[in-house]
Amino acid sequence: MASSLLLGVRKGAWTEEEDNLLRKCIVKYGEGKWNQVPLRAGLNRCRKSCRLRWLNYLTPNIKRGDFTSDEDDLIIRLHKLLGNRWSLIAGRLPGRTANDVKNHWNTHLQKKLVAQTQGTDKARITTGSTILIKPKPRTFSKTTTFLIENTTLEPNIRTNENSSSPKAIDDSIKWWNNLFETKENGEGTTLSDGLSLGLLEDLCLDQNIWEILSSDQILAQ
DNA sequence: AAATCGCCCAACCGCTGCAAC
DNA sequence: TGTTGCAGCGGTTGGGCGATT
Repeated sequence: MASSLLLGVRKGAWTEEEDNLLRKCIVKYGEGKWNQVPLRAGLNRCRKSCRLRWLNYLTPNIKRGDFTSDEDDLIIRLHKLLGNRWSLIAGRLPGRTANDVKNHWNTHLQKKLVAQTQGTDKARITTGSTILIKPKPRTFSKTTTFLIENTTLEPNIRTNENSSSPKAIDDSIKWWNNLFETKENGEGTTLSDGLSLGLLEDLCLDQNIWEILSSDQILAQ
């Protein structure tokens, strides 16, 4: 912080020249090592600013323009499942950034939902409270029994040699297993924590969110 | 034409988790 | 085991810009 003040790190809108410098730097050195980027690129910006600028604006394949109704629908359903996990939601929307999704939600979708709730469909919408599914582990240990024994786990899960205690890891893994595990009981099929499979299917409707949620990328985040 | 208002989005800030030492 | 630094995330802010008065 003090060094930033002393160096007079630039803030505010990025110029085209700065964008070009950052772009060249990433092309040359690749993403990552953000603390080195300002120096490498010759930019008088903090590493956070560089990272954000790249992720939200300069990354190739970023989709510009209005969100489609399909994208809106997917965001709404994922938000109902995941809550404000913008990076996870954005991960399911090719070309959209977490910031885009967050802004779009705050400026459009939230109002849309409020309007819907105040409409004739109010009773149906308000009968169920939001169920948030909060993914627990971000990393897994290579040495856990789960990874050793469960060879069918998707290959690109981030592994981590020195993660927390085996018990904590196992708890996290159980959490994921339970989430995707269905149970038969007298009242029908349910998911863990009393989450009804029927309700989840209702949330997903024609969008195959179930497949999306259980795919490797969401586990790898 | 000028002033005001409201919306939208880019950028910043603060916090958390993880890894290295 | 505690400390430090880095990366990433979500919440919030501020400025640009179009619409309205």
